[in-house]
Amino acid sequence: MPTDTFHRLPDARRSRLVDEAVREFSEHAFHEASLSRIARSTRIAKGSFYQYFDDKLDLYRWLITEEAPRLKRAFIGERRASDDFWASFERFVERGMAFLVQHPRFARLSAVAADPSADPAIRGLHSAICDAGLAELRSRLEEGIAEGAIDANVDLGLATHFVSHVIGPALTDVVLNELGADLHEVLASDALRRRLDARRRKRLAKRAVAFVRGGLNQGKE
Amino acid sequence: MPTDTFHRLPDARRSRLVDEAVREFSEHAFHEASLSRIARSTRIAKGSFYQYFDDKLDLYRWLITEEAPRLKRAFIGERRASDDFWASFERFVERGMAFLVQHPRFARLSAVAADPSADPAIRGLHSAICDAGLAELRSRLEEGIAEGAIDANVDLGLATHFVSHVIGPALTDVVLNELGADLHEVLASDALRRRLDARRRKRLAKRAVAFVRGGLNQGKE
DNA sequence: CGGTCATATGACTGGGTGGTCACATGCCGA
DNA sequence: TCGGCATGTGACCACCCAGTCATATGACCG
Repeated sequence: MPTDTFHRLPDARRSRLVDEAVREFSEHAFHEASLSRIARSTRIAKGSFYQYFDDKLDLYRWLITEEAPRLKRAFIGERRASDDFWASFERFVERGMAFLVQHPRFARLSAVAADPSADPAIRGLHSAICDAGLAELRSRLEEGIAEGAIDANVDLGLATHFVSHVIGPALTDVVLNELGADLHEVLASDALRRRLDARRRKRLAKRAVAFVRGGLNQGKE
Repeated sequence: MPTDTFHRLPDARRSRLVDEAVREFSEHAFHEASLSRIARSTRIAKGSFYQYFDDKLDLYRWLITEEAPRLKRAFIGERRASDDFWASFERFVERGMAFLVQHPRFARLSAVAADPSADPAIRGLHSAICDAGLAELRSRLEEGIAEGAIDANVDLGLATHFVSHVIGPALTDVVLNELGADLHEVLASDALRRRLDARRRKRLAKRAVAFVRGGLNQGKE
């Protein structure tokens, strides 16, 4: 985790560092990513990084367990109670897509936990993040069951995995496909991203949610 | 692609090379994987690799575009015509899980195309493989529509992505979860994998297919 | 002014890599 | 037996990296 020195940094310097670190880790997997490159692009001496973080892993961990989730939570917002479950779920999914489009690098950071790694330290970190995400989704689905929106007989473990992949990576692929670009083009181009406006996002969210709703209730509604 | 020299190699030597290359590339992403390590573990001089392949990428390309698909196709088998669409799809999914359990390293190689990469050469390679896989699944779903098993009004583009993720990565996660292990433990342990017998695979395949069936037909059956 | 402390710096170390190449080995045909 | 050809080999090169550390800078305080 960052040192006090890091927190005391002038805003300009700190955010330059964060921006470039996010760029690096959103484009490269942990072991491919390079501190030297971040140092070059920020024009901050490599030695300085070790005044702010223990090592490369420490910086990475901070970004994907603290910084990215913080930004994402702030962006997505809370579920409003007293709301139809499926309508609210649809909004949730649409917000996720909006985050992907407006903060693609952070969205990518929120998603890297999905790919496995041979390094035990990285693996542990990633799987903890995945588990947390699954647990959150699971409790949301449990609410759906409690509200009668989801068939009470579903196998919740299976369901959570399926739903998570559909509204996560699958929908991301769909968005990229819709934009006619691959991930790195989207990371690089603002104009490209703006082409997925709220209307199109809502349409896609509606269909994705209809898919998982059909899958969960399998014609029993 | 491999040279003639490679094809002329004594079987023992060639398969030693293939085995260790598969191990390396199933455990590490392309840039993390190391020819030097493969050379050490096979006790084949590094120079020899360059008699068989142009470079590291050439070996990687051959493995994921030729060798892994060949093995997978042979393992999965063809769809028998004159078969109920959903029953056949279920069998298809079950075979995929069997492949995952019995050849986890090759299964992993068949799946690596999903993760993005900053390197354009790798990216092109991976996205070509993904597209081919999606096209195959899409045409299968088209058969389903033609046979009346799938609602003719589905958005085939969306549907293909969703189904592909559910029966692919999502189901893989479920299997790992079921085995109580992560990917690398499964790669390493035969005993672990045998715990997912045909009966459990069939049960999981049935549920996954029920999920996508419900998602595709959304209560219209 | 002098001194102390927080911070910035980049040359350096040790290690790993992909790829090359001059040379060694050994088979096969004349 | 000899010569040529396919093949095997590992030391070597240029490169990049994570992480260290002696030194420099400069702010603040007595």
